[in-house]
Parts: sequence; C-alpha cells; structure tokens
Amino acid sequence: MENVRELFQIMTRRFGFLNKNCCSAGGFDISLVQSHILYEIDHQHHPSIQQVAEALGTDITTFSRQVQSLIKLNLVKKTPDPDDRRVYILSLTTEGKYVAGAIEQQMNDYLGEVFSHMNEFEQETVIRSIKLLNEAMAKSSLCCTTPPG
Amino acid sequence: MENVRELFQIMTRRFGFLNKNCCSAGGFDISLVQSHILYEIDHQHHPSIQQVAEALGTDITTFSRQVQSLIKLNLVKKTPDPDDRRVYILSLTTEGKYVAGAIEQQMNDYLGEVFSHMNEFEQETVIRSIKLLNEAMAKSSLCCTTPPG
DNA sequence: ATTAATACTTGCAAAATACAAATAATAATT
DNA sequence: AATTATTATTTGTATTTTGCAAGTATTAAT
Repeated sequence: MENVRELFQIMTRRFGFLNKNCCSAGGFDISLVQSHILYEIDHQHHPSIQQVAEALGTDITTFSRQVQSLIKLNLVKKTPDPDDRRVYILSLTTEGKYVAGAIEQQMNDYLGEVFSHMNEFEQETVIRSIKLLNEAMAKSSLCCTTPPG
Repeated sequence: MENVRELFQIMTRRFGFLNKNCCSAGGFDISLVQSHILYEIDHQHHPSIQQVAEALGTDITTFSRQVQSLIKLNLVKKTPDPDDRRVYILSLTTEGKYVAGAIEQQMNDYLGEVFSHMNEFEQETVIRSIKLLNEAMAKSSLCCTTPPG
C-alpha cells in the first residue's frame, strides 16, 4: 500500500483551509475553534461542559473560558443540570443555531463545489468511503479518541 | 446527498487526534505544528521560508519564529540561496529527517491499524477515494488554498 | 459525619500568534 | 547610474490562546 499518511495529510490540511474560510458566515466572525464548539454542542444531546471538552480534545479549563466567550457573544447558553448541580448543560441560543446553520450551509456549499469536480459515481464512492473510514476509526483503539494531553 | 460536512468534520477531527498523539516519536517530543513543518519541508524541493509558510497557511512572521525554534532543536537547517540572498532555503538536518521519518512511520502504523478494520476491497476503495478527493480539492477555486488571514 | 471524588472556575505564567516596522537584498524606473 | 519600488525575512510589541495548580461547590463513598 502506498503512503496513506501523505494522502491524509494533504486531505486534512485542505479541509482545514476550507474550515478556516468558513467561519465568518451569517454576519458573525468567529474563530475556527468556536465553530467547532458550536458544531459539537449542536450535535450532542444536552451535553455537559466536560462532555463537549472531551469530544473536542480540549483542556477543560481552556474550554471553560471558550464557553464563557461564546456566552458573551450570545451564541451559547449554560443551564444548571437539575439532577446534579455541579453540572452545566450547554445549548445553542437562537442566534447560535443560526450561526451554526450558516456555517454548516457554507461548508456544504464549498464541499458541493469540490464534489462538482467529480462525476456522480465518484461522488458516491467518496461519500461511502468516508463513512467506511469513520466506522473503522471508531473501531480503532489506538487512535481517534481524546489524546492524553 | 446527505450531510457531507458532518462526515468530513468527524473524519478530520479524528485524524487530528491521531496526529496529536503521534508527535512524540523517536524520542523527541515536538508539537503538532512542528510536525507539520517538518513534513512540509521534507516534501517540498528546496523550499524557501515563504513557500513553506504559504503551504501551511501560517503568517510569515509567526513562521519565522517557528523555524527558529526548530533550528534550535537542531531539526531544521537554513541555507542562504546563492541566487537570491534575500531568500533562505529550508532543509531537514539528519536528526530532523530521523524525527520526520519516525513520525511518518508511526502515523502509517496507526493508519494501518485503522485500515485493518476494513476488508481488502474497502481499503482499496477508501484509498482511491481520498486520491479523488484530493484531486477535486486541487481543482477547486473556492477552497483549499491559503486563506487570506 | 467525614473523607473522597467530581464538575466547573479562576490565578497566573508560558506559549502561540499577528500586526507594524525594520533590515537587507533584488527589480524596475527614470 | 541613481533612485524608487518590491520582495524575503526578522524583530518589537501587544494580544490571544493555552494549561497547570489551586480553588469552590456539589455529590458519592466510607
């Protein structure tokens, strides 16, 4: 098998560039990490601060501050968990949902443009492959979980 | 077509975790960005400082300092370009090549483990798809080049 | 009732980043 | 040939990001 790492390196770097471009959607201009946080809060079910930090592989103290800044921007809301008062549940505000949606849309537009350079069959293949890859990564023990740092 | 962005987000995040884990290879313990710099210097042909900074999408003043730190670690070498004395050519030292190689190997090992969760046919498909994707991204005008920031 | 563990926050210090300005060399213009 | 403009890189300085250590508040275990 050829150099898989190289293929991945190129792919993820380019996707990173794509991501960078995409965060000034919907009139807001937020950072790349902030967009990841919005994404994650939006996709988890009533997540706690710790759960989101964990998912993103971010130090919890750093994340605590990141959340604060998003609350200041009125994009994220922090609600005390009635079952355990140590815990805060994160959710997106209406504004936050709007921004997350705008970014999602823009990213999908960009990806759509990328995919337009492939034919229908190639597009299907690529989508299916990424799914396979995600499943394989989920099965892997070595990788793909929060790093120790 | 389903939510492509979501598939990409998951994939790249996981690959990011993989990358994070992988930088303490060969006895050295370097940062993720440093590993990307080593990779890029190794894969370009006698690149100048600006060229590598450009490829990585890093501000040139930041990159100048990053190079300095890698020189201090004796992983990178800076040679004046004889044709244009404003320019410095970057290259890896013997030690730098060793570290870059160790990281490459470790990444490939990790990816090998990930791929072991797929059958031969799926593996082939995934590899081919990533190649297709990289080609499509290269063709795209919207994305995948250095962002303005 | 006391101790241990957990979820989150804050103090502080270090690291990463970027804009503006400086330096040094080459290219373009007069 | 002299002057001006452009380019490649570095440094000054200020901002932002980050993380460890320690703190608070709450729940779980003994």
